[in-house]
Amino acid sequence: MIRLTNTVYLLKRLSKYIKKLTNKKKTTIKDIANVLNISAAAVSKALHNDSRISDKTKKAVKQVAKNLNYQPNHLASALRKGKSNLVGVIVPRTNSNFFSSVIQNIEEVLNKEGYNIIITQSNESFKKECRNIDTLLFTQVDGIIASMANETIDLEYYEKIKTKGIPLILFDRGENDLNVDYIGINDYDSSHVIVEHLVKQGRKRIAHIGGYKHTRIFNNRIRGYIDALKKHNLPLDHELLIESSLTIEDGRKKMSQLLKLKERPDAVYVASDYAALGALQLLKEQNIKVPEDIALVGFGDEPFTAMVTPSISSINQHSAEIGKQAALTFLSYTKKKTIEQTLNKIILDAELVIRESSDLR
Amino acid sequence: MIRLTNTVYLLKRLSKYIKKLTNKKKTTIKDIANVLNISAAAVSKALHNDSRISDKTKKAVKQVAKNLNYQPNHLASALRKGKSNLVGVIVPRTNSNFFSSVIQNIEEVLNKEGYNIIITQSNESFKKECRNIDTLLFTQVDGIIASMANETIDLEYYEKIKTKGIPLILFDRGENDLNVDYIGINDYDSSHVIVEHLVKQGRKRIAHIGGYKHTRIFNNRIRGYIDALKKHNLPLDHELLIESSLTIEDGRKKMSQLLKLKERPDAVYVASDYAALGALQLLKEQNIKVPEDIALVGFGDEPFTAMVTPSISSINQHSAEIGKQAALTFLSYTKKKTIEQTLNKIILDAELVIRESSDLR
DNA sequence: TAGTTTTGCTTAAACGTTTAACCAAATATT
DNA sequence: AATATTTGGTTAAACGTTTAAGCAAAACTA
Repeated sequence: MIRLTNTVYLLKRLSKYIKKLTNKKKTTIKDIANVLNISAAAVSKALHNDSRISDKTKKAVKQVAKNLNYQPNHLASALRKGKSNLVGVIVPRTNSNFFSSVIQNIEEVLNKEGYNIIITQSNESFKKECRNIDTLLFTQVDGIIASMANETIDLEYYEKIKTKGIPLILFDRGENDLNVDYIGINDYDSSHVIVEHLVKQGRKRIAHIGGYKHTRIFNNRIRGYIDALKKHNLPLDHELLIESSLTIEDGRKKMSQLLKLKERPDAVYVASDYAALGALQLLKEQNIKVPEDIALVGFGDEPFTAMVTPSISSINQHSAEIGKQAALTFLSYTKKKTIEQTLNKIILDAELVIRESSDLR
Repeated sequence: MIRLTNTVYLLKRLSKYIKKLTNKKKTTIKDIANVLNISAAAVSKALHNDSRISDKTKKAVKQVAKNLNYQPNHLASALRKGKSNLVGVIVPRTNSNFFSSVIQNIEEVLNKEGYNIIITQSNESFKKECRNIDTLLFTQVDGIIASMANETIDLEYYEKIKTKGIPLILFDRGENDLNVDYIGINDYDSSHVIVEHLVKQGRKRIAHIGGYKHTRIFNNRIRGYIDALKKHNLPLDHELLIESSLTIEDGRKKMSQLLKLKERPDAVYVASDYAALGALQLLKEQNIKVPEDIALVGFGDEPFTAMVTPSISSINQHSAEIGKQAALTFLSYTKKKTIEQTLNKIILDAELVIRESSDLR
């Protein structure tokens, strides 16, 4: 047993090791153990501040670790502990302010707790989403936070996640049938807020370019729209309620469809900012004044809504809060030994940002 | 030794195991070995189509693997093989069409070869970038593909990657001093193309709102701007050459600075679409006609450049090709046993997309 | 038919950690 | 002084794969 206090001796052993290391790739716990003539186990414990290791040894271990530029082998500890400290994230695309903001906040919360995230994009494709799930499970992630692709109806792959015994947290695009945690905004209420705003602006024929009914959130927006009309004693005209894929192009197409009606709408509520932008482009091309002739409201508060002319009113979805809550929900499971998930919804109130496209005054 | 052809017997053993599995979490290679009464090593080889395993056994192994819903433990194989099949990606932000498109193409190429990617964002912060590098190294990635934050000047952390012996590939925002592979567009030439276009439009006083000189790509754009002016016999007016952080807000600020000059420019070339947008907003507010009074050209071909009014001319950066080349460059190293990197640049020709903001006719 | 090669596995070690179980020495308790 | 407890470790096994080395049996060769 060498005396740890003998600095000269220690330095000798150290430099000997450092020389060796130029050939070797990576410093391991064993290298540190050899330098100090203690066991690898002791080193591991020292690095984790185990109470059964003396302060003196801890200090020495940490010093040597630093000198040898020790980086723990994450794979080994993950294998041993049965957890990877990796969380998978699945989004339709990162190229959207909403999703990238959610991701950023998930990352922020999880990094603090020692977790890293693996981001994957489904590109709104069911097949890609399935591949992503397989990939993440293969990578042994400790949990998955996901927003489903528009296409997804078959839940088999998501069920697979559940059977693996790791927590699944959904946000924005979820599905009640999976019986897991969900974080999103109140889509139903948002529609009410929008319709109310448009009614206050004196609009009588309010159209809705909505998403596909089979996606829960879009269905909720549609229901909200219908109920809000009723509430304000406006008749529901089925010509004014259109389902769309909500891309820019489809926004144009559906808008032109609305313009062909004998009785045109005087306001259009679009369930996505992208489709709203397409609609706006078409209206401008046709020299229809916005908001004077037709008022326009989008959904999502993408930055470009404030950039275009006229700027587009939209719903702020609280992406930051959604990301935080999703991460915290995941973390809540890491403290438990058995994962028992049930349908558990966190619903945030969204807020309408009024801009030029719907503001007459 | 049981006869593998004895289906009845096999089924019995299988069902016995399946029952056990309801308690256990995951199927391992050992479980399969037990069912078939062969060694775990044989199972591993069978799954990898080793030539020394009979077709009969391979078939049986794969059948049982499927029945038991076997998923290989990636951590274990990564630990054993000393590689994680994970590639780290660092970008300033995912919330930009350029970066998200690059990422998508990196992913596509690498997934085909069995690699997954971990995406991290630096948010243009040097400190966050350093943390990201540590995180990725900790996760034992097999390589890193990165685009540097604007702030980054100190290369210590990037050097750290190199000393770990894993390949580092830079794109868009790179640094010659690191002596690694780089994929980007020809910034110098792009400036020439832009100036030439503006000269053809009859402009005489062309301003440049550029990025910080210490970032190589922005420096190249500035050099290209200066040389192109010379080439067209236009004087270089130092009042017309401004460095900027290139955000929307700073674009406004620097544009208003240009408007205060006694002799205003008749064209402005902005080194980023975001800053160009800010500049455009200010010009519209001041009722300055674009392109009649002042022509405007951006950089990056972000989708919003086509969305705003007037639409903004911009440089298409070939994000897809950059992503593919970056991934392929990484893959080229996986075949070699020793990583020896040198400064190796792949420079793509960028193309100018002419839109309303600079097109008089 | 003896010797060689090929086939088809098995055994055992290794990857770098963590952790349960153990143990000697030092310290505290009675 | 005898016994109990605490301190500061050590040993060895385990996590699930992969792979080098070995070895019988089968198949070929001369």
